[in-house]
Amino acid sequence: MKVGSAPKLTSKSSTLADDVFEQLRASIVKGELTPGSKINEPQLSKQHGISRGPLREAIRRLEGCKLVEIKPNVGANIVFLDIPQVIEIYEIRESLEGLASRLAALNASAEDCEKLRSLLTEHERHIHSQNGRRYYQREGDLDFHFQIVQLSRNSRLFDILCGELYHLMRMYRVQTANEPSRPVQAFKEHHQIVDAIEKGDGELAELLMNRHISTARKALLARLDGKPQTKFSENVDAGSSAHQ
Amino acid sequence: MKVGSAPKLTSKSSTLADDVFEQLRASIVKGELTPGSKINEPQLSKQHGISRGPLREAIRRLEGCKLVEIKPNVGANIVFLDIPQVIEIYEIRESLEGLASRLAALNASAEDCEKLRSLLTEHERHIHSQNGRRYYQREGDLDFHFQIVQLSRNSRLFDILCGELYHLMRMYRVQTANEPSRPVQAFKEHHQIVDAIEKGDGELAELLMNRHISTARKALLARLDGKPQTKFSENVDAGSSAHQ
DNA sequence: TAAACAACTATTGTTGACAATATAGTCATG
DNA sequence: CATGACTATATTGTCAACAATAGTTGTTTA
Repeated sequence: MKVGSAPKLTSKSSTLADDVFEQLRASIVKGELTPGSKINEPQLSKQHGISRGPLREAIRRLEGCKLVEIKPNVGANIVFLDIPQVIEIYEIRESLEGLASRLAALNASAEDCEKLRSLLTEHERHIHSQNGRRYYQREGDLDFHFQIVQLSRNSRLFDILCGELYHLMRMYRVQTANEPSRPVQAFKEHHQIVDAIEKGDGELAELLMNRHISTARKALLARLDGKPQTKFSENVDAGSSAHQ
Repeated sequence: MKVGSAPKLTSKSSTLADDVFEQLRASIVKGELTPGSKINEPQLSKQHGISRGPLREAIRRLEGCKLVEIKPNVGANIVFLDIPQVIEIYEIRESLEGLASRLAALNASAEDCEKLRSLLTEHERHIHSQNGRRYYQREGDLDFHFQIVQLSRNSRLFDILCGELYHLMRMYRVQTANEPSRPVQAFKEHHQIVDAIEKGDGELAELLMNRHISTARKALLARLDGKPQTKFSENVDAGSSAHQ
């Protein structure tokens, strides 16, 4: 299941600013717009065939998602995520997805759990095929988390996680060419979480999700401690990193 | 109070869009812009003495804070918070401020704790004076939580809570003319949380903060169950409600 | 050579006008 | 009387030009 992009097939009930916002968000997350680089309004507006007005509105929306940083009279830069910032995100995800799992356990119907299972089955197929590796680890993984958040039925929680933090996660993974490094273990943990949700055991689901994300956060922390952290030293290498 | 006139006498290191964004945010939180009402761009731009361009950028920022909702080709409406939505916010606050408290316990210096104490002392003075009642319960309370989040040293956590959720909380309290109803008990709980932070006991601080906020959430939930929830029935009455 | 100053260029900030869309009001019609 | 189509108006969406600011380049001077 695809998380980010809106279809837009029917055409124009939406506005230029909204359209270009989504295009830019996709470009940023994919890394087509280089992290740290400056946004040139005349150039971008020409590329997208629109004027600067709607473009600036789109940029303001990107600012709201924390995908760009705007300095008055200077311009907007694509955000650059270093490890400490990603750790901050993991800390927040740990709390919020724990909450989401607990709520999901209270809300999920039998069909919901069935959908989760089939998603995991799909993942299982991909996990052992080499060419599916990238898909599962990058997209499929966040899709699982996406589903859980949906089941929480807390729309604001959904906005924060799926509208903001997940895009940053994807962006970081592309930035660092990071394939999560423990897919098999993560896959097991996903199943355990669904087990807990299926039983309606919210506390257990929360605990398991906390651990699941915490593991990855700690791996990142270890990686940070291992290196002397000059401000921009750690994000280019494509070394191993934890899943989730 | 006059809404429209912009001061702008001293200088101009910021942009019109940013200035009017802050003014509008303040107006919304204070209730000067009625929840649910529509934003009229020509009118607002005239009131603030700017053109529609920067105004629209400001509105897009407000959208990012979830203070307005924009419908394409229709316009922006001031957001209207009903009880279920506020409960959603409480759920998130519970998780995130628990996290903040845990992190604060790890980071806080002696001076930091001293500042927290003096803030609470300040509150104690106000809590027993009738005219200070409003201040402590509305602003002072969130100030305490604000400080804790700062001590967490997680900048993104700070953004979510203080840049978004707290404004919504203030807005809701103004909307409902809600004075938190158990200031003395809440005051004690605040002290307990500082105790835990002072001892460096992150887990306890988290637990206490969770409970502290959970209490208010449950009170709100009870209020919701007590009434048959027609969609817009519950937000005008100024009845009792829990603190936090 | 290095530092400071000045002019220039490119980019951002802002505006008012125009086009497209939705809403309100009016009138005709069943 | 209600309902539906049509007109008129107001509001939103978009654009291109203008103003203001920052960054750059080149020159001058100690």
